[in-house]
Amino acid sequence: MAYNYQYPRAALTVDCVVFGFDESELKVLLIQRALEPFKGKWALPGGFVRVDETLDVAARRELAEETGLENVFLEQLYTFGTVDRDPRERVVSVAHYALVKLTDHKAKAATDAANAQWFPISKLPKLAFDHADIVAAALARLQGKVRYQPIGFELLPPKFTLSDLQHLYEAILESDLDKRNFRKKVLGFGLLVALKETQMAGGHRPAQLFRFDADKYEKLKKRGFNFEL
Amino acid sequence: MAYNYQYPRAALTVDCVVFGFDESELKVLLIQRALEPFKGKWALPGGFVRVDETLDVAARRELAEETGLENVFLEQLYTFGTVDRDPRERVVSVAHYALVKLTDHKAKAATDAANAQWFPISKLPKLAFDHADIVAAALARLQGKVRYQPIGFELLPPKFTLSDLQHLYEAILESDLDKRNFRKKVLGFGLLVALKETQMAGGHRPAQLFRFDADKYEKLKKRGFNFEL
DNA sequence: TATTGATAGTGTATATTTAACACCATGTCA
DNA sequence: TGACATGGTGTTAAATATACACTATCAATA
Repeated sequence: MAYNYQYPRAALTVDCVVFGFDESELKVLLIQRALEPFKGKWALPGGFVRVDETLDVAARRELAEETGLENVFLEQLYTFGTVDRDPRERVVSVAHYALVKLTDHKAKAATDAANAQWFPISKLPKLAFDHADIVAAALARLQGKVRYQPIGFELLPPKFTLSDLQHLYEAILESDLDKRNFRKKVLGFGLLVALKETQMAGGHRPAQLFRFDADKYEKLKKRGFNFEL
Repeated sequence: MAYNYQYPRAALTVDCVVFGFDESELKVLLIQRALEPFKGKWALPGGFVRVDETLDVAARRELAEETGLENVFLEQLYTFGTVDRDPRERVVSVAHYALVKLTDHKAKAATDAANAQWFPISKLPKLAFDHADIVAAALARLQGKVRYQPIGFELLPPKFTLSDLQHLYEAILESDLDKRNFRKKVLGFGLLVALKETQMAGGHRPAQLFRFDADKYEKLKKRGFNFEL
C-alpha cells in the first residue's frame, strides 16, 4: 500500500491494569484524573507513547511516573482501537497488565502516587473512557493464564504460605479449591522451596513458609514442562 | 497524564497473518512489495489505519484490498512496537491473524491479488520488516488456540471428512494424532453434523462428509462448555 | 473378475489423572 | 485447660487419556 503522510494520525497511548492481592482480595490500582475529560473520575494509569520508546518501555515509564511502581511483571494485553473511545480525538491504546506485590508498593504509595488507590476488583468505581472493558479483558487474561503458568507468585511477597497461595488462586479464579489437592499439585511442580522459617500468625498452628524458585521455573519452562493447575 | 499534541506521533498500521490449509499443509498468504523499503521482498498484507476506522475494520479493509479476501475469521494478535521495526520512521503495527478456506479464495486469487501468493509455513521466504516475528507469534497463537477452541473449521471447506480435520490438526500442531481417539473426541463435542453425502475420492472407500454446527457451538460456548482437544 | 492398493471406519483394555473426602496438630487467648 | 482457629496430611473411586489392529469399500489393473 502507498506510504502516505497526509492522513491525520491516531494518537497512541499505553494503559496498565495493575493487579495486587491483599487480605484475600484481588485489587486493581487506579488513578484519579486531574484533567478533563473525565476529570475527577478514576482511570487506569497510562499515557502517550513517545516516538523513541517501545510499548513496553512506555508502559513501565507511565507506571513509574503515576504510581511509583518499578520492576514489576508486565505483559501486553490487547490493543483498544474503537473510534470514539476518547472524546477528544482518535486515541488507540495498547493495554497492558501488571502483577505487583502489594507489600512492596505500600511503602511508596504515600510519596509517588498520592492520587493512586487500590480497589477490590469486585467493587470498582465507574471508570473513565473504556477502561472498564480493559479491566474485564485483563481479568479474563489473568484467569486464563494462571491456569497454566505459575505467575501468581508475582502477586505474593517473597515468603508466603501455601494457604496464602491457595487464597490467591481462589480470589483470581473466583472459586473454591480443595486444600489437599491444591497442595499436592503445586508442590508437585517442584517450584516451591520450603524455608526454615514459619509464619507466627497467632491463634493457631504456625504455617510453613515457602519461596518461589524462579531459576528452576526458567529451566523447566525451556524444557516445555506443563504447569497446568 | 498530560495531553499533548506537540510530540511527534507514531504511525499506526495493521498487518495480517492469513492462514490457509491445503494438501495437508498449513500455508500463509504473502504479498510481494511493490515499493521501497524492502521492494520485491515478501511481506504480510497490511497498511495504515485511518482515523475513522477501528483496528478490526482497518485489517479487513487492507485484506480485501490486497488479497480480495472478505468475511473471514479475523482476530487481533499482538501489537509490535519496536522503535526501529520500520526503517523510515516510527511505525507501530497491530498484528492480526486470519483463517480462510483456501477453496473459497482460489477463485478470487487471479483477479484481486495478482501479487499475493500462498507459502507453506515451513518454507517461507525471507520476510520484510519484523514480519517473521509476527508469523511466529501467529503460529504460536494458532497452536495454542486450536487446543481449546474449535476454530480449525474456519480453515476447511463447508463439507469435510474426519480425515481432513485430523490432517489439519496434525499440520497445525506438528504432531501425529491417533485416529480413533481423535474421532472419539471431536464427535463427542457434538458439533459435527453427518451429511447424507460421502466424498467420492476414488481409489478407496468413500468417506462420510460432515459440516460444522456453528449455531450449536455458540450455544455451548455461552454455557462455558469445554472444547479442549 | 480377482487381486492389489489406498483410505474409511470401529472398540477395548490399561494407565493416568482428577475429585471427593475427615481427622489430628499446634499455636493463642480467655 | 479448654475453646478456637488454621496447618497439615492419604486414600479411594470416578473419569479421562492412551495405546493398539483389524475389517470395509472403493478404483485401478493384471
